[in-house]
Amino acid sequence: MSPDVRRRSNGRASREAFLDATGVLLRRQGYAATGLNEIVARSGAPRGSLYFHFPGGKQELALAAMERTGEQLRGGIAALMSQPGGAAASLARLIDVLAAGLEASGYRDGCPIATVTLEQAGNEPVRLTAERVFSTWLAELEAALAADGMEPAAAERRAVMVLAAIEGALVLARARRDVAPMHAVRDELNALFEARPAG
Amino acid sequence: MSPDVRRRSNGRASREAFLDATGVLLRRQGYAATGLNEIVARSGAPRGSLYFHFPGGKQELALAAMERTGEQLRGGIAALMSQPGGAAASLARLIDVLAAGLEASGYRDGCPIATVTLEQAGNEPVRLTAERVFSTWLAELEAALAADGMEPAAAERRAVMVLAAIEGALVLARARRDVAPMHAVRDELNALFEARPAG
Amino acid sequence: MSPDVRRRSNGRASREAFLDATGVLLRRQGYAATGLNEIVARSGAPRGSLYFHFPGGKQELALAAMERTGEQLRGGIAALMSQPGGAAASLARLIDVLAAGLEASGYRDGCPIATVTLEQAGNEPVRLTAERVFSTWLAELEAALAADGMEPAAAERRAVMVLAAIEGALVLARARRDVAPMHAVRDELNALFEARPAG
Amino acid sequence: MSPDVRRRSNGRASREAFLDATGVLLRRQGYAATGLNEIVARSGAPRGSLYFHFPGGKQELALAAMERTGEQLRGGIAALMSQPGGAAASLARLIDVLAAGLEASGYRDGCPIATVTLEQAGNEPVRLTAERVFSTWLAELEAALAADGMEPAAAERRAVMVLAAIEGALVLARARRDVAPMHAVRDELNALFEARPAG
DNA sequence: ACTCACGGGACCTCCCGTTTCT
DNA sequence: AGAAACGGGAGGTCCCGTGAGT
Repeated sequence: MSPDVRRRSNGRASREAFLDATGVLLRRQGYAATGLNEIVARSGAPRGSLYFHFPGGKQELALAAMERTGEQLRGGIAALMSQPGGAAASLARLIDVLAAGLEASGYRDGCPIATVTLEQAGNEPVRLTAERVFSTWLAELEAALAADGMEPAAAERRAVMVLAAIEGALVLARARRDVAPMHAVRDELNALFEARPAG
Repeated sequence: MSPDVRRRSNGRASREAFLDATGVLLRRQGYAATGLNEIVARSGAPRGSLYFHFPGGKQELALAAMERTGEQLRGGIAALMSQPGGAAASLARLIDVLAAGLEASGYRDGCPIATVTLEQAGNEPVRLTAERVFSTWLAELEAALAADGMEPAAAERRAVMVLAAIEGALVLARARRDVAPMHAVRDELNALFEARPAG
Repeated sequence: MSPDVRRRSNGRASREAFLDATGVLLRRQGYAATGLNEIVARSGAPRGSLYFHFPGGKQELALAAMERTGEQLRGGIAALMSQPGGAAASLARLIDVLAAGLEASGYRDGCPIATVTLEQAGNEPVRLTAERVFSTWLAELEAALAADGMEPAAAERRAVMVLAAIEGALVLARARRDVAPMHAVRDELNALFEARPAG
Repeated sequence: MSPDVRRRSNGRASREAFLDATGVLLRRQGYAATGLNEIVARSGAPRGSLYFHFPGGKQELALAAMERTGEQLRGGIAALMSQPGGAAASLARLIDVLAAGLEASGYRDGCPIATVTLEQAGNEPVRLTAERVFSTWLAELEAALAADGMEPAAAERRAVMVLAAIEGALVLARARRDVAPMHAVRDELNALFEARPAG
């Protein structure tokens, strides 16, 4: 009566394992430098399942992984920005968390989207996914700034500034293997918020 | 009567052609996504000469191209920042120039160093070259800020902030195929400079 | 009515085809002079399968082919030496068979191991495989001599002498495109056996 | 008035350096595995001179090096075989000298001709050179045996046997990284000479 | 006698995607 | 869902030989 017990119920597990492995590798090396073999090896899932779960191959896998990692990070941003103390303080905490993660990973885990964006700017599906993910992060930041009393237009501009500064700081920090750029950006953003407390 | 210009012996010319082609392709696609075939084809130089001029292969070529492109951009920064009107105005011009270049190239020509940095963060020679190039740009920005009357420590922090914001804006602009992030960053940096006119 | 023989799924067949082709080419040209293209072409098997069956690449292929050819030749030695008439007569037959094979192949098919041994003496895995194969041949010869009544120590020395003389004769025969050295060695070995009929 | 002193008189020296380097590398690795770059590097001579001295390229270089090394070894054989004590004793000395050389070189320096012969059996110029060199060695051995009182036909056969056994022993010794095969052949040849002291 | 640069063709390796069978 | 094998193409590297120009 029961379903065939010998049947591996790894359907879900394999899919997740592929996505996790892809997410990590895209974040560290980008798209072109990441091979399917590497993904399969790191995932531990059977090679034969890859094209069952992702018939679109490497690209479909990458899009799904970007979306997934993007959503996770969006959640993190939302959680950190909703803590009490005002947007400026929340932002400082966010930057510190990112810096800590970067350092802990040996300066390998920067932004999971930026690398792929730059390297695959000519690949429309990838680019569109990156655009979508970035916009969810911006929305989160805008919401926090609006909640702090900032006008919509100012909040939008400020959110872009904040995200850009963080992305750029991650680039510089990885190039230097040093979190100092993260701290510099944190402090300068603080100064900016003090100058115009609520645009 | 002038000597035959098209005559052989392109020793110098081939080398330059390789570097130019590599610079463009690294900027647009990064390291892993750029094949030597592509470089050779775009350069127009003979394939056989590649390993004569760059015995270290792809990596040596990439390092040299990064250094070269980095120096060119440093020159551009220096020229723009030394114009009269103060650092904030100069900066705005710089960002506008970068935005114009990005748009003109169909959003392909972003920062020539950032892509390779993110994708090859684990490749020490590449990373060190990126670090060096970034530091030359930072030095140029710092000098301009110091010339504007800012104290050394503040100038250093501000230079990092400026470069980070620009780098991040280039990422966002490429993802969105829209220069709006460049303008947002330009305006926000302006606000930051107004708040603290001279650290 | 028989099942479609030409139908796909040549898993086993491809593997064997690679090994056969490699065995022949190593025997005729050695390791360095044999390209994978040549092996693939001669095998008729699909190139893409090569690294599936032999992930270790050329070297793994060569080791397997050496082992295989070595084992085949060991079988031949065993069969010839076990025929009635005594070790000396068996040996003469063995040498004649080798000489006939050499001539029939246009002096291309000498010892399948010697070439690779000399040329790749610095390649430990190859060297160890050669050593192993040679020792299986020596064991076969020793056994035949012992069966003939020779004492172990004498049989071991004599087996080495016999194999060395044959290997050397194959070298000289290929250099001269003439089986005379094979015959000379056959006759001289006969004289040696007559001198010391049984250790 | 004096010839230009600044002019390098390396004409002769470069030629010799190329030949020496080629001789060593052919002996250790054979023809196909030896690159011109390697030869140039080891020789220390300027790369540009190679095709001046050897317009025929790699093959001409190899032929000349084989001839040269072959002649050197022929001289060594002649010297050793002409010492008093009879052919059998001289032969034992020759084998010991070869074994010592093999061991001293880390089992790299075997016969300088055999490797190339086996690997390039299809290359007529190379094969003919090998044949010629071998025949000079055989002539030397034959002369020594004739001087010992052996009849011409028997001496010819015996010389082939001796050279074959030595060549084969060098193959086995390199495969095993052990001079034992050399000693076995030395002792067995001794037994052969005792059996038929003077054909 | 030697240098620089070419020139193109291999080399071995490994890629990604598919097909067939279980 | 997964395993095995195919299939062809491209990856970066390095090779050997040639000439023009000292």
